[in-house]
Amino acid sequence: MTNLFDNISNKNIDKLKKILKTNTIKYHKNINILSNFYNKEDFIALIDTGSVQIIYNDYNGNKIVLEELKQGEMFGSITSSLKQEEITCITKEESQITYIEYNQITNDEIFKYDFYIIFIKNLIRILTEQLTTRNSRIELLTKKTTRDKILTYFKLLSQKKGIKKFTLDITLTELASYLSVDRSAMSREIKYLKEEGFIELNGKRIKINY
Amino acid sequence: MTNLFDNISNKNIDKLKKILKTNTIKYHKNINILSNFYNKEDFIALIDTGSVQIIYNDYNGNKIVLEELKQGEMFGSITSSLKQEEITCITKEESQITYIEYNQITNDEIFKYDFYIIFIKNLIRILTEQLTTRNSRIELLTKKTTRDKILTYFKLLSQKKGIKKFTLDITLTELASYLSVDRSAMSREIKYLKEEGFIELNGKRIKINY
DNA sequence: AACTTAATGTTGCATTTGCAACATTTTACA
DNA sequence: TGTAAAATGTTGCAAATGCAACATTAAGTT
Repeated sequence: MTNLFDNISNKNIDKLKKILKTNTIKYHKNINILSNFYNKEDFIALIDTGSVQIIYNDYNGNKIVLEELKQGEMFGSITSSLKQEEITCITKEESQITYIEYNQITNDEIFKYDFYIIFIKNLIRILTEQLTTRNSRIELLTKKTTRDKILTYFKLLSQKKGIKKFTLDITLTELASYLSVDRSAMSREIKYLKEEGFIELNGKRIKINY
Repeated sequence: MTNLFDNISNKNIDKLKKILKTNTIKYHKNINILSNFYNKEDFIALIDTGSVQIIYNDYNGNKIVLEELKQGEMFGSITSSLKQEEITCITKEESQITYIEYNQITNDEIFKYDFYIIFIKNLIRILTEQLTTRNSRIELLTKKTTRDKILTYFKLLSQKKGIKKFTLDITLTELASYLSVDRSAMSREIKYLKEEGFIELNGKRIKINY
């Protein structure tokens, strides 16, 4: 996954941050970091350290995890509809976030520097990566049965990792939420898949046989 | 919705196209326009005239419409996973498409021109708009019941249009596919929603009462 | 206008699923 | 290390849904 400052020297990153008039804030764990950002300008948020969850709060109280973001990754009103009040961003651990106002990324001064084009290319690449992520979630969500969702999820993960035996990086509870299925119903389906020999699952270690 | 050449004069658009080494092709209706694009370089496709559907072909034969694109809009391997063989792009009518190789958008010559930054800003804006589109489809697909999907779809559309009485721009068959529900089950649910007074629907004219 | 094709409506039925309620296991952290 | 919290497993049951099969209506084409 691309980071916004990939292939830019530390010296130039500092310079870039100054030109972009960035704003860096540290947060404790489990803080709603954007409660005061509604109706503000478009922005980009960079996770310097820590991790953040972007959650959509349904009107019937469901919490849908839209994104799981780690150190080096970015999010913002330009990638999620963060201006909606139903969306909250929660730090999952102590985290440091750097904010960039979206309009600043095309300010006048910035064009003078040749690292600017690298920055822009990184930004575009991140956006396309996020589109790919969304596309594959849509692919999963359009599957009609829980069984199909699970099998496809594991297959995609296996293809990404290049092996049939690997470790899940989210909990089953989170997976159920990601696939938008009932956790207990998913648990039941996984039991059947084990019995039928499609998968072997112990804790977070999984092996797929298809 | 933003177009790639918004706010660039026709003269400069021509210049830009030359620098980007674009390639323009005309197609008849119902042509699979990308059958020969697999394993090629990343690219952007611009719809000069006509319209295109991007379809994901499931291994059980389901066709899932990923995108409906009209004149002026763009798509490409950087917004969809077009390199997968399961994805096909079909012209819905006579169409003219202009192709841009992705690497060309940062070629050396291009930086000399000041309309370049407008081009880049348009591209970024399009990508963020597409992310928003994907996000709202994910929001819909994560709803647990067909009823919730339908109600939310109509509500979002109503909010976008700013009125409670409007015309659907897709068929109900396409809507069922978009929401990934069985068409006849959706038809049944719409009947209930009518009976309960939530919606009024005649042909494509709809009025929502919630 | 006649005809073909696509879209829509309807319904019975088997299957899948969500929900609730609870037991058990694992993990986090004071 | 002990305890609270989170995650996982299990099951009965009602409700939702997909599927199939068909009738009807609308839209597109020559």
